[in-house]
Amino acid sequence: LSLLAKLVASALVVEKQPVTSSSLQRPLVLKTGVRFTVTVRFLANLPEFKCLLKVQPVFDKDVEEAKAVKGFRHFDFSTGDCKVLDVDTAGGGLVAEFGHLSLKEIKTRSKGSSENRLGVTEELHIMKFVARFRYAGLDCNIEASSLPVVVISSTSQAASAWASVMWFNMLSTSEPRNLSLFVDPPPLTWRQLSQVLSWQFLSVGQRELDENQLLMLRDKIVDDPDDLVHWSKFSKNESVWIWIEGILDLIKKYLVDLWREGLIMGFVSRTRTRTLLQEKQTGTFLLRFSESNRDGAITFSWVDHSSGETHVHSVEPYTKQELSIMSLPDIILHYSLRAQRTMPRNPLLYLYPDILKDAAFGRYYTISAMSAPKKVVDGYVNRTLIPVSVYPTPPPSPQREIQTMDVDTDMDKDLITSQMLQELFGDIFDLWTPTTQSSYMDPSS
Amino acid sequence: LSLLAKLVASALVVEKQPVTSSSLQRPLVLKTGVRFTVTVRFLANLPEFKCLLKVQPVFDKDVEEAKAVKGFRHFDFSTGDCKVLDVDTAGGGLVAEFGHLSLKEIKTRSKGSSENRLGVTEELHIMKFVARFRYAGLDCNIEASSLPVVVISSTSQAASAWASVMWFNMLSTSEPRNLSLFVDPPPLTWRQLSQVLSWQFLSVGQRELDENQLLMLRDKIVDDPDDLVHWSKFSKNESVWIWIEGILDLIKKYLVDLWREGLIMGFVSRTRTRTLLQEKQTGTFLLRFSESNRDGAITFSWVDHSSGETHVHSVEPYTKQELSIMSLPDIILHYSLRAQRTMPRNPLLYLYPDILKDAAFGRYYTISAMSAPKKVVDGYVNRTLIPVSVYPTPPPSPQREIQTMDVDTDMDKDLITSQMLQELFGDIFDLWTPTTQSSYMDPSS
DNA sequence: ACAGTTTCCCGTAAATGC
DNA sequence: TGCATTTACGGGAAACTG
Repeated sequence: LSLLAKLVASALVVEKQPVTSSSLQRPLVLKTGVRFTVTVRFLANLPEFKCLLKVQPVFDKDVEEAKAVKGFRHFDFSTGDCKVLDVDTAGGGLVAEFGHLSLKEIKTRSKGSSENRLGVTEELHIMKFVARFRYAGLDCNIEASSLPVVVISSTSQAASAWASVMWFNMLSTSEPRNLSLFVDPPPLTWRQLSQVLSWQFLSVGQRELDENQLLMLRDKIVDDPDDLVHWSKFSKNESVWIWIEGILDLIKKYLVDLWREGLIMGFVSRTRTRTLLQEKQTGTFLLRFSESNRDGAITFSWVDHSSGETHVHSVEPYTKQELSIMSLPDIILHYSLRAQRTMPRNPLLYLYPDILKDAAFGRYYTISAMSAPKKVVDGYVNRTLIPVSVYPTPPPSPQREIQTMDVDTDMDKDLITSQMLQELFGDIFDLWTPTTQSSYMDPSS
Repeated sequence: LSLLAKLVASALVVEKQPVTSSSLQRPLVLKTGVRFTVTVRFLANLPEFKCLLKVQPVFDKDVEEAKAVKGFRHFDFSTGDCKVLDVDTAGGGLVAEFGHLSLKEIKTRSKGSSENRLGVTEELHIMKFVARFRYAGLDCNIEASSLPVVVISSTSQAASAWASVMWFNMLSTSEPRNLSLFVDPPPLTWRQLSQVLSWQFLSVGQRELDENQLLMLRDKIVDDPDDLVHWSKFSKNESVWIWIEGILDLIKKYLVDLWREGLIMGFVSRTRTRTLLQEKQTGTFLLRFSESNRDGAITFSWVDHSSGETHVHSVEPYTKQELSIMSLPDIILHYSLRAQRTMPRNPLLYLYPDILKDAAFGRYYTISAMSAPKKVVDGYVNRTLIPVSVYPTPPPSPQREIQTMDVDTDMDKDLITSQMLQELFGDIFDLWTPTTQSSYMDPSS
């Protein structure tokens, strides 16, 4: 009897889908107060059982970790323990869809001493779905459990939570289920971790990490001769994962196309960038993710041999906020560098190793006022933004008298003025203001 | 007895404060599910009454409109009818602070036929605070009412709701309280309305509207010989108020300083702009709010006599999104116009009537890479954005062969390329790419 | 004081109702 | 079907709480 019960129990399968899907998909990460859907499927496809099974969701049923681990939080389904009968569907199987589940914390006093407590994103919980099974005189309880989930209360915790889910799943192939895993988290081999990381990029950007990108990440993450990665290195504050997560989000929001096509080398160290570029022709550039910006940012580096010496420069990384105004291809198209005493020019000509810029990015250029002005709407003069750099940085100007025109103004001397700009930058500024002021003065003067 | 009761009743005063205060302050606009605080003050400052009065909040008490007006919604305080005793405070008076009030709708079937129903932002509700008063053998109920409030369920309704509050308050000085006011809303005189409008700008931007600004608004709003403004004109869809609200928000978020100092003329018609500018010297400009953008946008118009003819141009209005990347003073400082066959120049020299640009905006310029590059951080080349216009719009180029270099690319012919840009714009493009391509080719070629 | 965690709530998008 | 209104919830920031 008990044997049969166990058999039937394993026949229940749990699938969790988020209800909405705006930002990064993070199945098995549940936010309190946010709805999600779980579908329970009865694998033994016996139509006779229809309406015989009443399934009830129970959160953290029989989880002894709940008591053993200090400060372990307690939750319950806030949409009541609404039982749902099994139903037959299109697929032909027996399923129950719990479409309005959501979690709320059950506050308990005495969270335990805060020392040695797991972070909330390291707590693993499970959802069980139990049913009473009666058939041919048999009466037993069967149940199915979800994979471990992480419960968060704020979106800002999703990245760390997802790290836990990944870590657990990498280990669970070899270990029995252990919800206290992060009390003493085992390390992962680089081989295991690199694969999960690559999958993240596949799922977000439709392209995996290539060998070189993985090598760069390996250098950043693995400092162990045995090729092991430790949980704290990966996921604790200022960790690699948070940095990678920012990049995934950056790709998802602004760079999917470029990433999918492999136009973004992305994970290249500064040193390697130099090595790669310096033997290429002037104007060769590549795209790299910022290694310091925690929120995801991207820069381009280019090589310049024109002065006789070889220089490799990188522009200050572009952030999500800036990319929301202007796409990276447009930035690349219009980027303009003002080097000392030469005309402004775009230093970006060939995407590494030698692809003509337009061949790589041409299809993503926007029709802008700069390129092909759209109709002037309502009589307005069209406009656009041009990304420029002044480089090398001019030396700080000596203290000078500011030669403001003799007009009554109450300006402070140390305020910036167009006048100052002109004096500071000389000919570059001529590009942006009338060559001679006088041509713009009141004709009557 | 009853007389005394009424007397005491009028001694209760209600004050409502929002709990948080991020976006525009809209007292008397309540969003369901959002906390707010009401302070009830007992004007008769008799310490002997301390702890004698138990005040209870009741929503829409004795409001007959609730039944009379079709589809009138019902609400209740969701934080229970938690009674709070009166307490003595620093001010010395008797007050009760209800700090955790919030509203939730009580759904009723039969909303009434949707025809002739008020919009939700036109429903006026009140909160009453009632207390049982017992003293010296006297036993009576006293109550105090709030001003009418508007209950919304989404922030997007706040602007319309605030319009109702303003309209009611302008009328209530002359009329008895009428919660069904918007069933047949009386018009307002322009004199009344203009004053409220001006106050909005005072409260958001620390400066009222001046006479000319009001005149422009009057032309836009008043089409009645009697100087009356009708509610529908003011507040219905595509209304003036929504447009003004967008501008208030624009000021609050990005233009407070400029508005406070009166540097933004803002409300000027296109015609008047032309009239004002055409008799000023070339380079004179003024700032105007977009009349078409519903979300608040600002443009500058300038005059140019340099060709012999007088031209007044306006740039495509800048939106909040763009101002979040670059401040208006910086845009004004760096704005660059590429007119036909002349060097790029900044056409903005004097703020109307004749204030040197830097005198007006100098103190708000940002130290940017363009003006005074900050230190190169982490070896990155600094960068900034320059707002440019190409004007007049060049005629559409005739169909031409695109002379791409003989490199293997799989570009479509109708994609934009740097090459095309160069052909289209000739010399302007020289400013942004190497003057001769060859100087940038691989030295070995 | 502080850091980890939760709550608050705007603003947008989607869902719902009529 | 379209419009008016509500609900959902990400994201940033404040509030909480040991």
